[in-house]
Amino acid sequence: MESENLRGLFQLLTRRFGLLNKNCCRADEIEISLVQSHILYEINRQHKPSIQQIAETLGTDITTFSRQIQSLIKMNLVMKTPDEEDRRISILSLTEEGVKVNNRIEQQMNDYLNEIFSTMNEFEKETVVRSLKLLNDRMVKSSVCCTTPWG
Amino acid sequence: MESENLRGLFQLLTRRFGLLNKNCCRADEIEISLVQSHILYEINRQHKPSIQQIAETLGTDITTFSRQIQSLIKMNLVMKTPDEEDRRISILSLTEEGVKVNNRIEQQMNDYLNEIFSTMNEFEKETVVRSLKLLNDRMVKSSVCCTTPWG
DNA sequence: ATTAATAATTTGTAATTCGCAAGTATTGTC
DNA sequence: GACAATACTTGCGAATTACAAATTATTAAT
Repeated sequence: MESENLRGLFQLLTRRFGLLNKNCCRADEIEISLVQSHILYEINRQHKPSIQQIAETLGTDITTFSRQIQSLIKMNLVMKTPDEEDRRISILSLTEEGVKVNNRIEQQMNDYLNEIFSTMNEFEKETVVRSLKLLNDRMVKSSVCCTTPWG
Repeated sequence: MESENLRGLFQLLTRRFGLLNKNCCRADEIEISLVQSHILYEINRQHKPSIQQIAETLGTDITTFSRQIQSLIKMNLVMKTPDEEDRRISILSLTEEGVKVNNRIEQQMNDYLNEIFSTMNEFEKETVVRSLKLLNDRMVKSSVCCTTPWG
């Protein structure tokens, strides 16, 4: 059991996940970077997130992130609204266009994933999805390596 | 079954895998970049690989890759040997130091992974590992999105 | 054998990304 | 009200990246 080459398995999976993600941003009429797709995803997922929150979630330097947001605003995908209670804080949200792009990526990604899962029977698919969820859950809880303050 | 948010699951896992990888390159006395660790891994894995082979495996532009190799040679982690039969080709290999670094990353990574898996019982662990292998296998075969000519 | 076409790799150049240090604006504390 | 802390932005230099063109080596055509 200990002789499994876990590192190799993860190394390859990481690469494939990366490619999967990358391809999904460059399909149809969408032309955004991998990082930008992660930002859209997180802004959409979190509740009235600040710049700092998303930056920490994604583990990127806040100065870099500040500029990334500026780009996305220029592209009309993201909006910045000053917080009512603390005007140092900028609340991030997706524009109508941003929501559209995010949805299209989601669609594209789910298509790919379903295509991959279509080669499995229902039982295998369920097992794999449950396994991924379990793994994800334990990686969060481990907190030793692969998570950030905001999850 | 169709209502699962597969994209979200994969988005998060991709990020965590990335962080896991990243942390493993910046631990102990090791100080190499994420890309560099993938290069070392692949050079070690493949049989007498050429520059082009590894570049394609990793999906990076060959000119970029050429420079990455130059750095690794300067760092004394990688060696370039002209192919006997076709002297246009440079065969890549790890130096003694390169092997050491690669092993240390592997060790570090396996430690992290074992720590994560230690929160599961033997059955869960086996199921998860088997699931990941299956998924990896199907991603390769799908060839629609997440693989490169050389695997 | 000479020339042309192809292939593997490198270099020129320019754009983008990134992060530290320092700055501005706002809020909280004493 | 002075001073520190917080949220964010800007200045700047370093690192990363990719396209185009050059370089070197091989193969094919004549």
